Amino acid sequence: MAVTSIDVARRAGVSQATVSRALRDQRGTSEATRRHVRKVARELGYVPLQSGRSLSTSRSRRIGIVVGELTNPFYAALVASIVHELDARGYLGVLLHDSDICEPDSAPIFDGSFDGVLLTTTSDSRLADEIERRGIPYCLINREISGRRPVSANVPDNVLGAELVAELLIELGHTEIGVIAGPATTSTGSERLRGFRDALARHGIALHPDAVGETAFTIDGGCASARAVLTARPALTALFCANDVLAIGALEAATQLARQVPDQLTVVGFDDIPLARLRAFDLTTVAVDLTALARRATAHLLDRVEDPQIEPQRVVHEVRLVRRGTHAAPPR
Amino acid sequence: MAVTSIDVARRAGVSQATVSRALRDQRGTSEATRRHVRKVARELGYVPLQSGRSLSTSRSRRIGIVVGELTNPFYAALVASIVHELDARGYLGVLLHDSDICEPDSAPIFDGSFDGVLLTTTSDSRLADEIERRGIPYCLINREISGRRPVSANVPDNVLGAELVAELLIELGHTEIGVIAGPATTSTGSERLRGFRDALARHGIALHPDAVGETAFTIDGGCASARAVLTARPALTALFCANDVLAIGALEAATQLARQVPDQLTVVGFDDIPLARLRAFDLTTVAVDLTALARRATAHLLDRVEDPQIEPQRVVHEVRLVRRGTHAAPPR
DNA sequence: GTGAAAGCGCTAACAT
DNA sequence: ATGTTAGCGCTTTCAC
Repeated sequence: MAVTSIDVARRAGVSQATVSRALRDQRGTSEATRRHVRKVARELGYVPLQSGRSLSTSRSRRIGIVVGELTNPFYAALVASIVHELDARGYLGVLLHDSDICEPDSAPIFDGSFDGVLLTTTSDSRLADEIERRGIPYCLINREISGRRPVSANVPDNVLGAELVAELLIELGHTEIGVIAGPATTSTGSERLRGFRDALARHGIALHPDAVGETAFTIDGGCASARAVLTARPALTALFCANDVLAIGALEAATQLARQVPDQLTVVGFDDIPLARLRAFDLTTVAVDLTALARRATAHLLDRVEDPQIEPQRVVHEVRLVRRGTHAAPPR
Repeated sequence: MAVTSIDVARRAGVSQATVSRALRDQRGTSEATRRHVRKVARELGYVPLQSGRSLSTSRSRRIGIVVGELTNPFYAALVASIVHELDARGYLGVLLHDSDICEPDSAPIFDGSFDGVLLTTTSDSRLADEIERRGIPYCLINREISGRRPVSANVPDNVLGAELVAELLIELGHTEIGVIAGPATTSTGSERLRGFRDALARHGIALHPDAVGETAFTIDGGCASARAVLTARPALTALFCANDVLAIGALEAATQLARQVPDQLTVVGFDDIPLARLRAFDLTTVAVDLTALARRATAHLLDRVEDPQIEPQRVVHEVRLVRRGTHAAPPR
């Protein structure tokens, strides 16, 4: 059995309650006993049991982070950033893979393990509904869930980003344009497509149905979808991809189909993940400041955890176009 | 306040103990009450509180997974695989970023939150020592810690992998060879370097000190180190990188220095991460089956969790050379 | 098959 | 400033 606070108390010659107080630097303990108790606790290697603590306080100082695509570099980086922010405020970030929460019954989210939850990948609104219903503080990051009552969220300006890309392509003179979109069920998938389509429409350019692919946010998905689109519409000279992972897949497809980028094909992504700036890709893309996304969302969530009165807040983050090497004027 | 088992008991007209038993399908509860209790529990949205449960059982059905470099695609994939395996046996995988465990005092690893721990990134033996001392079941994955008493570990055959690369390079006719090694404190860093150096030595080829870089396992590190090595020893015709992330960095460096791969420079990696097979890299590398690594390690850890009598087990996994497009004979 | 009661280790309210 | 006590929600004897 592990060392308990009672063991420490006995050894230090004080009551168990004093141990508890002293180790948490509570006022109402003399400097002397505090030091003494600390010393004994260290000697014994005492670590307070989390379950005892949280059973008594109804708090865990842990935040659940729901991520689906951990192998997606964007989410990996986002998570790293979130974990860092949480740490700075004394919270532990716990990653929950999507699969962990399939069954709402046994979901660790609802068993009191977390003081709050950050939802990144989630497109399934059922989970968010359930979290809301149970009054667990939460905040959406990057993706959000189709409109209803105000909820806390931190998202990039998807529509603006898509517009920036549309304007770039038009400025370059492209008219035969395709899109590799993400799942329509995700806000990043649908909004980026919609913003792009609308912006093109304002310039009198229509997207042909066959020029629009929809796929999961994976490299393989992007590659397959780009191949399909480029095969169906060989005249396309530019491809807007709903994120960088898809764009990397599209670049792979272009290589496989022997289409030179950017001379024969322009490819633009979204997110500006670290891989994008590698010379191997040198991807023109829309930069999302995921550190800012993580920082804002985390701060807001913890504020709400510590004071439930605080109103939900939706923040839309600026984006900017990063011109690298995968765009050019269409071939004549 | 959340719904408790007492609420369910009252509503179902049974005792609290019966609720507890019924929901866990314990023998000693009639099929009828079991169904009834389940129904009421579902209606009320009851989820057993984890802290109550684990305070009472000293078990959490949670496994801590210590990872440092989550943004390293290899570890991201490894973690995804581990989480999957754990899930299959009814355990929850909880990711612990290295930073969470800096302070051994408050470390969540020691507060009873986990039934066991999987250590991936860790090169710091202090943590493993402490885990061992406290009798927490654990298993090392991919990396291990320099020799001492037998501990559970699942690692790739680093020495064999390095030999395969050495033989490939020699077979191609390279003699001016460099290495981008990982940190000497990691087994993947040191063993791959040692195995490679020894294999070359057996063929009468020595590694010049300036031809060996040592760096953190990041793309930027690999790039910077490769630049340094290639600048110090311009005659080098081949570079063995201790993992694929470093190799991707080396390819970046080659591009920056305008060295054609593979015609002017051969680059070989280790791990065979998904990115490696992209045409943008088309990296020749040593394949490690991380799914097997994850599966074996997870199974063994859980066996030990459920039966502490089981002996620690060290498993060395096969590796194989994957010949892609970044190797060639040296230029004449 | 089910209920009553003890106890897991902690924090917090109440005494002193 | 410190000790005493109750209680958090669960599992698990032990009676019946």
